[in-house]
Amino acid sequence: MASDQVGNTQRRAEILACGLKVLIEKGWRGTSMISVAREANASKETLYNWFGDKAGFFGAMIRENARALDRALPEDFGAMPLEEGLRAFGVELLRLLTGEASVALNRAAIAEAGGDPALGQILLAEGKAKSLPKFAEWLARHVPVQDPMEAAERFVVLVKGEVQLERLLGVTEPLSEAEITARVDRAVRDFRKLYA
Amino acid sequence: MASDQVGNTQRRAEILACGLKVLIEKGWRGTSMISVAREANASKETLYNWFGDKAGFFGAMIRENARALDRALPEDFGAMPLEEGLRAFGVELLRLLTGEASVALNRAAIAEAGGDPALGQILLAEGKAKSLPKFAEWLARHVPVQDPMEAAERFVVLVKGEVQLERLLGVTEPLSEAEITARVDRAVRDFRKLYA
DNA sequence: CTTGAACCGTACCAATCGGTACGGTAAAGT
DNA sequence: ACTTTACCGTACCGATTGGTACGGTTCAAG
Repeated sequence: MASDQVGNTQRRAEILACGLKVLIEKGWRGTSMISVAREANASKETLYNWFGDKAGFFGAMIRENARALDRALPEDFGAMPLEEGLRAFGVELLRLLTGEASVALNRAAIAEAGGDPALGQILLAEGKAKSLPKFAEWLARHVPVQDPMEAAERFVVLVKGEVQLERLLGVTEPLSEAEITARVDRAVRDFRKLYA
Repeated sequence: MASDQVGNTQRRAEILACGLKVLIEKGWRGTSMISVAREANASKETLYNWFGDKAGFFGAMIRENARALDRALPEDFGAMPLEEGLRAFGVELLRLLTGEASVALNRAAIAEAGGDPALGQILLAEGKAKSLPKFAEWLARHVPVQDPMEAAERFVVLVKGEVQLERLLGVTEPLSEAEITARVDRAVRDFRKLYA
C-alpha cells in the first residue's frame, strides 16, 4: 500500500504540516518538493524515501488532514438533540471547508484531477465518506426520513451554499464566526422546513 | 484594458476553441502555450501578440465561454410559468456546470487562484453575475419573496448539490440526461417546499 | 510589380521542476 | 571503539515551460 509507514511518526507529521503551510502560502503551483524540504529543514531525498513521489506526498497530506471534521466535532455530539446537533455539525463543517487548509488541499486535488493517484478520490474517501455516514446515522435517530444519507447530504449542501466554490476560486475571504453561525442558522431553518 | 481586440475575430474565436479543446483533453497542467499553438495551427508568437501572456489567454477563454448559460436558455424563458421556468433553468444550469468545458475552465481558474489576473473573478463576473440577476428577476415575478437574489442562489445550490464539486475533483462522470432531470425535479420540489 | 503588414514555424533562452546520487555527520546498537 | 542506520545539504541531470527573436511565406494595398 501507499501508506507504508516509513520514518519517525512525529517527524513525519511535522514534515506534512510544513508541506501544508507551504501549500497554503504559495499555492499548488508554487509548492515544489525543494520548497517543502527547506521549510521542514529536511532533505529532498528523505521526502522521496518516505512518500515515494510528489503525488504520494500530497496523498499523505490529504490523509493527514482528512479526518479533521471528526476531530473537531464535540465529544458529546452523538447525544445532542436535533437542533443543537445540526448547529454543531454545521458550524464545524463550514469552518473546516472554508478554512485555509481544506481550501488549499481541495485546490491541489482539483488541479491534479485525472492524475494518478486520484487525489480527489482520496480526499472524498478519507474525509466525507467517513464523516457523513456518522452524521446520517445520528440524523436518522432524530428525524423520520427514508434515506438518511440523502438527507445528510442535503443538509451539507444547504450549509455550504456557494461559499466553498467561491473560496476555491479565490474570490472570497475566510468566513468570520458571525458569518458562519448566520449561514448555519439559515441552513438549519431550511432543513427543518424540508424535513418537517 | 485586457480585452483589446487584436487580430481577426473569427480566427481568434477558432484559436480560443482549440485552447478549450486542449484544456479539456490534457487538463490544466498539460496545456502549454505550444500545445495550443500546434492544435490551432498557429504560432506561439501570435498567441502572445494577441493575448499578452498565458493568464491573458485563459482570461480570454473564460470570457468566450462565460455567457454560455444565457445562450442556452430558450428564447421564451421570460414568459414561462413557474414550474416550467424552474425546470428549464435548472436543466440548462446543471448541464452547463457539469459539462466538460465548464469543468475544465473552473479547474483552471481554481488552479490559478491568487494569480493575476484573478481568473476566478472573471469567471464569476462574466458568468454567474450576469445570468443570476436575470433569473432572480424572473423569479420575483412568480414567487413572493423578499430577497430574489438569495432565493435564486438557493435554487442554484439545490440544483447543483455536490455534483459540481465532484466533477471538479474528477470523481464523477458527466451526468446523463436522465440524471439531470431527476436532480432538477428534486431541486424544484425542495425549492417549492422552501418558498411555498 | 513593389511594398509592407500579418502570420507561421522553428530555434532559442533562462528558469524551474521532479527525481537521483553522493559525501558528511550524528546518534544508536553491538 | 567500531559499525550501521538514518538523515541533512548540496550538486547534478534531463525534461519542460513561459516567453522572445527571427527568417520565410502569404496576401492585400498602393
